[in-house]
Amino acid sequence: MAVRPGLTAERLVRAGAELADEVRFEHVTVSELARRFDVKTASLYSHLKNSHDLKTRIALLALAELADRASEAVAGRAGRDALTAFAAAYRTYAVEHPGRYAAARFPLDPQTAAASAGPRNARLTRAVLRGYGLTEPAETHAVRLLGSVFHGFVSLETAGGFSHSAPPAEETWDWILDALDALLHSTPTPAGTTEAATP
Amino acid sequence: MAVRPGLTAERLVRAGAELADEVRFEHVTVSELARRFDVKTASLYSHLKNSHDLKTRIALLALAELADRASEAVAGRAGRDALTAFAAAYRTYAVEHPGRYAAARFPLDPQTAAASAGPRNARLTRAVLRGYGLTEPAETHAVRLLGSVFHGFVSLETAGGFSHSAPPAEETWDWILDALDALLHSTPTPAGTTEAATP
DNA sequence: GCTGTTTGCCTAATGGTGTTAGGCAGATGC
DNA sequence: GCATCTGCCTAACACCATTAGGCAAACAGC
Repeated sequence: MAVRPGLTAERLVRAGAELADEVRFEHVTVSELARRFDVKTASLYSHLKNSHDLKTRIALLALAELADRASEAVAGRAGRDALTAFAAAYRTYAVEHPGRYAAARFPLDPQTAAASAGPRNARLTRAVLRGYGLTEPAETHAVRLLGSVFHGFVSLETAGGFSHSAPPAEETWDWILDALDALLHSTPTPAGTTEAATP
Repeated sequence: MAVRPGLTAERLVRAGAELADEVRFEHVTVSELARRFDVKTASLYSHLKNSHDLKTRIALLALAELADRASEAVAGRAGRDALTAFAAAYRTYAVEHPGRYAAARFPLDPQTAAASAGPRNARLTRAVLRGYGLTEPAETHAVRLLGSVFHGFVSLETAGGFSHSAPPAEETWDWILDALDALLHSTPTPAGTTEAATP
């Protein structure tokens, strides 16, 4: 009959990512994807192992895109500049691509996670912190703090958590970045550490 | 045949919450719930409007439980004590009841959200901050910061984000609380505000 | 350009979940 | 003891995920 649609795993994953941005990642479905390519659902199984495989690949795509943006943001910047740019890249991506952002949180099995752009994102966070001259246990704590704050904020924001109350989310975001910058400069002593703070 | 199981919406919701803690909130299903009560799936529809209704009610239960725990934690405490206890209540709940915690993040329509324990949680956060004497735009920013950090951290932790790297999550948690306490004491000036910091 | 092989999309079938409509029997009220 | 009501059941339909096997388009070699 008609010419073959020419499906490939890559095209499917890209379309799946767009679909996620439109209908939320959790509503991405093999059937809907097939519908978009005007193809029967079963046909996708030549290119994808199953639904979980599709979601995993969308997650990998999102993680890579996020790392690309973050990498571009921090290039040539340091200290507060780098922090702000990194944070903006992160938040902008989540706002522009909520479905992909949700995908980036899809739980990956350890092997897949290790091969993903996840570690690259972690290294970028460390690079941002380099300018603050933290010593080792503290730097890891700070990496986790930044991850928590950014993810938490963006997650609450996209869930509409701030949309119906007084100061716009934007202002809080700036305030938080100020606060984090100040915090990182003051290099707090870890709790539960035996070293005396004021000998 | 046998005696009637005596289903009620409340029993179903409680069982649904337990189910969520076992199999993850997103895998809570009307069918599985029916199976647990040894009852046909269709029978649940006398007590629940639909699957979304079930999830909403589990979310409301979780929000209420969370507020109860938080409320107990902050009672009779102030300042750093209150902050630590509040944070611990939050994190403990998420670790002990991951499914319920995920449920508490289920998107509610505005009316339901307004009638939920969500606002009560927000008020409790404000109560914790009372001890730090923040002025108004800052207090709201701080409420959002705490929400972001706690949610972000717990969310990353339960996703296994910290489980395979060096310092235990516990230590980072304590470090973060130290940092937040210090931060709140230093009361940073909001960014983009026209008032001069040093006149 | 014909032929044989590969491969991509199809049909068909199965099982799971969500949901509605209507029936029958156990619990309840008098 | 009877009428009613309510709760759980059967039946049925739609949608999604997945597998098995078929057929024809694309392609390789001559």
